[in-house]
Parts: sequence; structure tokens; C-alpha cells
Amino acid sequence: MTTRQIDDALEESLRGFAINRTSPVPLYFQVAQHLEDSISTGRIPPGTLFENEIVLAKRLGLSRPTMRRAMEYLVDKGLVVRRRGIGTRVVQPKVRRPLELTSLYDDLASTGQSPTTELLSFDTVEADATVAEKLGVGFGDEVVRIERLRSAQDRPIARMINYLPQSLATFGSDDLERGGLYELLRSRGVHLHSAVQTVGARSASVAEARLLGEPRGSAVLTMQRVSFDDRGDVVEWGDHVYAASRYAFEINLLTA
Amino acid sequence: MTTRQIDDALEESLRGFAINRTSPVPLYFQVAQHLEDSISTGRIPPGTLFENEIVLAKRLGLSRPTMRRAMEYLVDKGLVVRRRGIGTRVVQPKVRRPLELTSLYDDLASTGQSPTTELLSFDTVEADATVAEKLGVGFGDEVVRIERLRSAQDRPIARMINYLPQSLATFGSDDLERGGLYELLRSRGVHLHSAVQTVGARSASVAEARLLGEPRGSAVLTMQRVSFDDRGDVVEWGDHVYAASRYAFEINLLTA
DNA sequence: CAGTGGTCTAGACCACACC
DNA sequence: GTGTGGTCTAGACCACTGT
Repeated sequence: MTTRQIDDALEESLRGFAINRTSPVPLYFQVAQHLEDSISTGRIPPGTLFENEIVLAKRLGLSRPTMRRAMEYLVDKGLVVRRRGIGTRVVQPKVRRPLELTSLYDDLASTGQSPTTELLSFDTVEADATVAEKLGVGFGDEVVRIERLRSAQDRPIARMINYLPQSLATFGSDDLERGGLYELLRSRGVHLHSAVQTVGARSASVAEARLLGEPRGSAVLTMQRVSFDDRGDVVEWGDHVYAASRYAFEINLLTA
Repeated sequence: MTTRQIDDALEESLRGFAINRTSPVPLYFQVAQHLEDSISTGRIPPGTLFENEIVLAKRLGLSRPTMRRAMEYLVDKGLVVRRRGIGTRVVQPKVRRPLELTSLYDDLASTGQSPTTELLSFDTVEADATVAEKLGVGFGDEVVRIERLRSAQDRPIARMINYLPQSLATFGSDDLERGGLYELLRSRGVHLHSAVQTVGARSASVAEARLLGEPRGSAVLTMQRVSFDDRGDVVEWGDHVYAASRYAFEINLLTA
């Protein structure tokens, strides 16, 4: 039957696969990654019905909870659907971009658009009322202000303004022109945890239009974001403007 | 010590709490919900360091895996942070202040406005090239087209156009004016699984400006969305336009 | 009915952070 | 060291789906 045939794809994918128990990589993760790879390359095609988790566990020499954990990973990624009494089935493929904290730089880089960053200004300023509120610092406290112009394929795409607490700005101008801000912070030991973004639109100001190379009065996308670290402290507040004719936010979501 | 004191908040929260083993609600979920509630109401304040999971499990009469599962729920929701060798700590609440450009959006949200929906059209049409591609049907196949105007506070906010495979449109005009499309589909047994959204901006067309009550040439937010069900089949394709002066997308995300 | 995933238990050992 | 969360095992019973 059809079911039998597509089950064979799973068996095929598992045939040459063996768990490495000396590896520091968790067993459930080894399994999950292998299955994820098999699914995304099509070796296990959409619609495939998995064998039940007990059989799979035995086949791989694992306990059922460990096998379950691998399955949960796939469910969280939206690759498979599980139903009690039915089984586990591979979902039809869609666009798979594991959109995390949206980093414009990474976005462009991953789509091969060779992003560049021009540092427009990099100063220490006194926080005005808005900045003080967003960053959770006192009015007039010194904060770091960064203004950058991001381009892709030699055409400007976004004007980005970021404010950071002074304690986090342990980098120099050259670091900012080399890559994304988030990567920079991560490499400095900041544990990013969550963010609140607001995406809106309005007409470009004259200055913005000139900077982005857009006609006067054209529509721009706006995005404000506050990012938090592990401890709940504000890491950064950003106020960005994107040329709407050249950029849009793609958001991938699971309707858990 | 300070640590001791904030631990007491946890103990306090757990004092009157008992697991109900006769309930159909899973034990881990009972615990998770109780803790989530205690955190969001402030009974367990931010910064609180939890007792280790073994002690907590014993205190609640649970096994460690079950207690762990409750913790994982809280981690997934971004309410606590766990670190090996350190412990589990309640995260600072994300300050959710209205952002400058979205005061009107905020008005709607905070006043708990129940939006109204006006059905502009509801037809069966032949799929053009775009619709056929998005829905995964043949060119010229019959699909259902829905056009709605959503308002809040008696002012229009969005013009929404949706296309559905004919098989899914098992509802009537009155259903569409009563509530959301997604709720309608769910009640019809559709298992929503995932979606891909693109958010952009442009200048409003004359017709759009008139419909939304905005000045000619003003900026609008655009959102296109394809939704998928369990089996990976397309449920719906939407093409929406929002009055940018009155609406913005607020996106909350974890950096998992 | 048989088969599936969902939940739960009571142990064990390991990796890591801090003292 | 000691204490934490991270991983793993080998069972068990239950709830749901399809026949």
C-alpha cells in the first residue's frame, strides 16, 4: 500500500544512521537533526507516516522518552504533526526560515544580498524622555547612540538608529561596520532573551527619502524594537526606517 | 539574605496550592499554570530564584520529570530562565509601554475594542495566476473570494481580501460578519498549523484611501498571508491593507 | 478491539557554575 | 568540593482514533 511505501522512506533514512554515544551531542538531538535533515532534503517526503515511537526507539537503541524528545523537537519546528491514536506524519514543506529575532543583516546575508553597513554617527548622548523610558535609565543619563545606513547590492535599504546603555557599548566604529549589532552583543557575552517589536508605516520625511534614495513622500516601513537580556534588563532600543519599495518583513509562524 | 527573602515568595505561592490528581488536567500543566499565574500577578516577583527542581517536585508530591516539564513550559513562555549550575530565576517583566507611533493602535488594544466587520463581497470566482499559485489550485479553478472591511470605534482600519478553496467555505455571509475567519475555520474542523506572512508598506490607491478614510497618497501597511493546515494544504490566502495612521503590528518574540 | 501518542514515575549519571 | 540543571533509562497506565 501507499502507506507501506512511504514508511520505507523512513526506514531508508534510518538504515545508515547510527547514534554516537561518545559524542557530547545529546542523543535526542542527534536523532532530531538527522530526521530534520532527511525531511528537508526530501529523503523522507511530506505525508510520510512514521512508525510509532516505541518501535523507532528500539530500532535506534534508545529509550522511549529520548525518542519522544526528538519527536517533540520536530513538532516544535513544525516539521511533523502528531495525533493520538493516529501517528506522526511529515508535514508538507513550506518556506523554512526559522525567523528568530529579526536581524536585517542576517536576513540579507542569508539570501545572498551582500549587505554593507555605513556608520553615520556613533556618539554618547544624554537620554531624552523617550530614550530614558525605553532603556529604563534616568533622564539625562549618558547613553550610546548609533546611526547606521544599511545597504544591499549597493543600494540603501534601511536607516537604523539604536540606543544602548553605556555599559554595553564595548565596541568600536570598525566593529559596527563589519556586521550586525546583535552578533556583536552576543560575542560580548550578552544573553538575548526577548524583544517587543512594532512594525508600522508612514510617509518618508525629506531627509529619510534622500538617505534611502526614494522619491519624496514615498511610503516607508518603520520598526521600533526593545530587546531584553536574560535578567530582563533592556539591551537596546532601536528606531528604524526601511525603504518599502525594497524591503518587507517576512514572518514565519506556527499556530501552536 | 536577599536570596532567602525572595525564595519565600515562591514558598508563599505554593503554600495553598495542591495538585488535583483526579482532574483530567495534566499535573505538569496544573503546576505550570499556577506558577505562571503567580508570576504574572507579581506574587512571585521578578528576580526570584526558585528552589531546585528536585526539592520542588518533592514539595508538590511529583516526580522530577513532571516538575521539569512544568518548568519547560515556563521557559517556553519566557517567564523564567534556567542555567545549569545556577538555578531557575524569574525574568523581569517586559515593559509593554505604548510606542510613539502607535498611540492609536494602543487605544484600540487597551480599551478592549471589539472590532466590527462589514462584508463587502462574498463570491465564487475563477482563480487568476496569483491566486492559483498561492492556493495551489489550477488556473481558472473556482475559489471563494471574501472582501471585508474591519473597523474599530466606528472608523475603518483594514480592508481584508481572502481567498479559500471552495471546499472550505462551508459558511454563510452572516457567519463572516459575526467574528474572525480563523475562528470560523477552526469551528469547521480545520486544524491550523502554520502561516507565512509578509508585512510591507506602500502608498494607498485612491480606492483604498477612500475606503479607509485616509488622505490620498497616504501610507498603508500591507500584509499578505498564506495559512496551512495539518496536512500542509493551503487553508487561505489573504491580501490585506491597513490604515497606517491607525494600526501597527506589535510582535512579541523570544530569542530561543 | 488494537494501536497510537500523552502522561507519569523513580531512579541514574553527567556537565557546568560557584566556592 | 557542592549544588544546579541536562540527559537518559525502563518500565507503567491512560485517552484517543480507527476497525
